[in-house]
Amino acid sequence: MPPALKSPLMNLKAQLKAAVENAAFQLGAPLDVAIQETPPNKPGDYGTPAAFQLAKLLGQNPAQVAAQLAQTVVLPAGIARAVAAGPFLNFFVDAGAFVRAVVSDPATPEQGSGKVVIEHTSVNPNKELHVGHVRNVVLGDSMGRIFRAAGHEVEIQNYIDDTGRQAAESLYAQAHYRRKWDGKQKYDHFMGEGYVRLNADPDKPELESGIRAVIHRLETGELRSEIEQIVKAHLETCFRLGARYDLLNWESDVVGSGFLSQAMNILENSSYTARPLEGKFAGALVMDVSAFMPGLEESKVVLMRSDGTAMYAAKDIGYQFWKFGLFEGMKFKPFTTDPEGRTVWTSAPDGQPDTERRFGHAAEVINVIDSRQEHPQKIVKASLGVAGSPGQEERSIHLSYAFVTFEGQTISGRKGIGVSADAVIDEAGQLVTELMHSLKPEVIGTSEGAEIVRRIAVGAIRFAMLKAEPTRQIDFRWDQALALQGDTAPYVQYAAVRAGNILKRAQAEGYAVDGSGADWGSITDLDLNLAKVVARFPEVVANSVRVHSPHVVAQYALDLASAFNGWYNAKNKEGRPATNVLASEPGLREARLALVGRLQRAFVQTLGLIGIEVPSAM
RNA sequence: GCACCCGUAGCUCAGUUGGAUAGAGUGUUGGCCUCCGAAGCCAAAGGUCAUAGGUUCGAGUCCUAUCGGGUGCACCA
Repeated sequence: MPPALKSPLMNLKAQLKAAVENAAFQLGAPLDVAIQETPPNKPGDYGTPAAFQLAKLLGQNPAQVAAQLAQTVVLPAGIARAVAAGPFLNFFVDAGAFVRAVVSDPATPEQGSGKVVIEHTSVNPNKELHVGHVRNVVLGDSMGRIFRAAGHEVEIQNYIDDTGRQAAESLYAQAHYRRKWDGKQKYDHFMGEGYVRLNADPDKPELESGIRAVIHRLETGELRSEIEQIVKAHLETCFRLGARYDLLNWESDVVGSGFLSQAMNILENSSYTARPLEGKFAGALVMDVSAFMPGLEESKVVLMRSDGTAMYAAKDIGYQFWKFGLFEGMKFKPFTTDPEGRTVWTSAPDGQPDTERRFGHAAEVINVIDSRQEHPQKIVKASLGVAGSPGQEERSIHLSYAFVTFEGQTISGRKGIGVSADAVIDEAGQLVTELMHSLKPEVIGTSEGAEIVRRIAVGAIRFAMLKAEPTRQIDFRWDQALALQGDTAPYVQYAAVRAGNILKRAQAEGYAVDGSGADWGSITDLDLNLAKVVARFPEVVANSVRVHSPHVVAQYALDLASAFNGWYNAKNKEGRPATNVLASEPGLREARLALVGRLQRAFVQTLGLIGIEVPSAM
């Protein structure tokens, strides 16, 4: 028995597929057939090009085969009739039954299994986040929400490079220039100013020994609380963007927990690694990745230098191995709480061992890192193959995105080129507030108004960063990033608010919005077409998971909103509103109210997948 | 030089495992608040899907080459 979790709508397509395959088998050829929505202006609701394949196998004319299929196919419940449209075989659904099914269907995606660890953000703790980081944060956060919705256990990790040069330079600059924090400026911005000043300082080369001393002190952990203060400021920004985390992993802890040496032990047992006694790699530990990464000029990668120190890639490999549960040994403790009061954990030398195996142990690992790190990420992935774990190599995913430029320039933290994430969020809030002054002045200044502004502003930013494929290069421009009309989150939010308003008015009038009293037989094609868009939801989630990209969901949100707006404004031949819900005949009115309620839930659900909330009013 | 990503309307982008007449937004022009809110809707105009071959009944989608843009190719992090 197919599980109840599975959507009845997914079942409809699956049943059509089975029915057509059955009919094809009877006509003499087993096939794998595709079921798709028919284009507008074509007869039917769903259709299949199966007759093309079948005709080829049978040596007949596709149009004739389609006609034979239409005769032969046994229609599943909910399908009114089948017709041959030239070489295509199309199906008409029973409109009333279909809309009713959509309305009562929670549209639960198929339940995935296996824990997914997603690493994102991982911003150097030396300076505030800029717009490029925002893309990373919202990509990773949205991916987490989507996998969770698809039934996976999800753990969001944020890697803190606390022993790196960037962090050291910021700390050094603060001391060197005797900068005093006034307690009011956001701390990461304050530290970033010192960093930029240091890198513009002509005397910097002479300060090298001092910086190296700070790096050393970072490695011993004695400056950890300084870094924690910056990390907390970073989290503030990320929380504003709606991102949430389960665990912070510190580089010093990855090394301190012995992951590096354990990973190297595993790799050294492989025939792909060697310690050459002579040649240019004499004394180093090298890994031959040519079997996993064809086409390289230099197939050997140095993991441990001949002086015994680790290359960065080696630390990354150790961390990745741990994510997959190849070894244990890290200690954890609570770090802070997120806006909902949930604990964000951190690795820590003075933490508790993870006896419950609550962190790591992933079935799949997704690293959200910009495309410039493709090469090192491939090495990390290949190392799992070297370690003899081809399955984990396969499920080691680099979610690669093109870095964001700022008005055509490469963003540079060092040179201070770019815009901070905080500034973008503030500016978006300003813009939304201005618009609200003219459209909704009564809520300005109230706590509800502030929440409305926040949801719209954050929605607009997140959506702008998500709607295109991650591989697209984005040049940040204020007018595009903060647009409130067109292909934007506010457009979708507006549709959702509208749907909500219809429901409120209906309830005030005393009408049922749960489908009771509905006359499903009076449903029109306009209503059916709207319901068909809602019905796509499970496939959208599945597709997003498959391609590892939230843009699929963002595009679907636009489809939902434009379908709803088009339906809302539809006119009949006389130019009068064709779908006015409250003015519809009793029976049809209740059916449409149930449909509007379903749309409202679809908006909340879909936007929720990409971390965008529906405001109470707009 | 080698590898990877991108090339679709003036601009920014979608385009399901290859299927029906390539779709949105934006900008331009023109319409729609006596009708559940106009951050909305409708219409017009705008395309050699970079170019040339190939595979296929069928290619924006797959393969090859070329051109253009981006990125990466350290005993750096």
